[in-house]
Amino acid sequence: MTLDRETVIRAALRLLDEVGLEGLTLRRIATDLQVKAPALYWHFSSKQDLLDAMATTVLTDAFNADDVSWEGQAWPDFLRDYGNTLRHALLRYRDGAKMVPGTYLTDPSLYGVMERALAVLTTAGFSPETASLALSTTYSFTVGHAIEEQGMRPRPGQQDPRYDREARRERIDPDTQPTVAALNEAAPSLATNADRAFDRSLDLIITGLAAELAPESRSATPHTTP
Amino acid sequence: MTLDRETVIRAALRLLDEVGLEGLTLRRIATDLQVKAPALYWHFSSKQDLLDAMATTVLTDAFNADDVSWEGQAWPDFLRDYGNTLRHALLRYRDGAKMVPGTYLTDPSLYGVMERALAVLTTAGFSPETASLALSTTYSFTVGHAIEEQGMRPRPGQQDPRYDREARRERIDPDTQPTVAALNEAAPSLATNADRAFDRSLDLIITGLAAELAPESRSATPHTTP
DNA sequence: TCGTTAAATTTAACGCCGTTAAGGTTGCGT
DNA sequence: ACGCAACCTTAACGGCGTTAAATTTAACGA
Repeated sequence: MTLDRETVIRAALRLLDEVGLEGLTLRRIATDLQVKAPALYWHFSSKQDLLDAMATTVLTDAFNADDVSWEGQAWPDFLRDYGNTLRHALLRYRDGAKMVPGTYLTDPSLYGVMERALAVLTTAGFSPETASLALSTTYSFTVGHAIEEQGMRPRPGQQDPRYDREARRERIDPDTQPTVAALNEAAPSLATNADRAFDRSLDLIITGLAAELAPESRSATPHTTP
Repeated sequence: MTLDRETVIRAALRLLDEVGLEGLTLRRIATDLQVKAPALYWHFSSKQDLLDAMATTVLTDAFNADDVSWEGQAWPDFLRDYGNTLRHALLRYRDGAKMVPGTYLTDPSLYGVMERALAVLTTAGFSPETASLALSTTYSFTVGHAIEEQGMRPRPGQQDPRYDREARRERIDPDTQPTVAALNEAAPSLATNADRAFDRSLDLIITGLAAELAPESRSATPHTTP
């Protein structure tokens, strides 16, 4: 049987999960496919081209799944969905969060996703500019959060020992950094409960957007505009 | 003259700016220092060790500068300062935003920075947990935003041609993606004004936090709590 | 069915990479 | 002046992405 892009991408993603981004070499991918490394150059112009395709696949898999139906949702629920879908896509493969940004996403279906997402928000009353701001804020935050998450927990199961509570305790001086130390000792710390921390952060963004939608309730907002 | 860690770090950062993260090799750094590559292993246990030290230096340079005095500020102004300081630190060197996350930050002075930042927020009335949430939300968002920014504009001056307006226009179908197309054509697009987009996103987070501080004004918040 | 042609892959090699082992060189304390 | 630690070089290893050229495989009209 002959190779094609899709087959290579799937094998590369499977291997990424095994060995991480550092261990992902063209020679290993080729070996998995029972082929020699230069054969991959028939289907991809460079390793970066393959990485771009891998990242695109990770996102299209997540956002074109059947269970995403945003159209009927209230916009805050939609935005939570959007963030969670993206986050889980980035966390699905080892080093996924580091791989996706910095790649060049080509699949036009992702523009369709963006259009549908913008439509939900503009239908809810946001201007196109604010809707775009909402998506890009959520996107950037989610990417940053997922990178941080995978830095401490490369795979869902295990944890990098440099980030467990006891290791941190040795580097924190409780006299000069009492609040940091107390947070490190707090039982179900936000740092150890990434799901909850992500949800709360997303709610901050959503609440901020809600204030833009209802400009009469400016009492507690920090805007300096007249 | 004999080498030390600081000298190597500075040379490596200068070189990073020239050649980017991909072109940053131990041999080039060593050549710049008029030394052979294995000499670096006397001062650093590995390239990753050097990258960790570089990332730590980027952050300590920014957050230990003289002009950061948070203590007297109102908390929204402080949080804007915090985000902008971090963002400019990440953008100062080419690929800085990709380098910093995923490194292991060791300098204890960064815990001091965190303590002072937490103090500003707790003094303003936030719980330690919410203060921590505010910082980590701002941190993750800023990292994600800076990565995206540098993906399109590797150096402040130039721009990756794959992301300019005309190139984008060819990939967007204005019939099926009218909102995306319109945003791409809008004159001072948020996409082309990274400074303004960053400020507005940060204001979303700040507004969201303000709502947590004044829980009586729940009218416009999207929380689903009973 | 066969020959031709294009598609797909292999073989061989290039220059570069991070890293290690072993051996020099320098300079300071005694 | 000697020893010893600090610091650097030489030489080399295995592996990397990538290219050029030769080779095999598949497709298809005569």
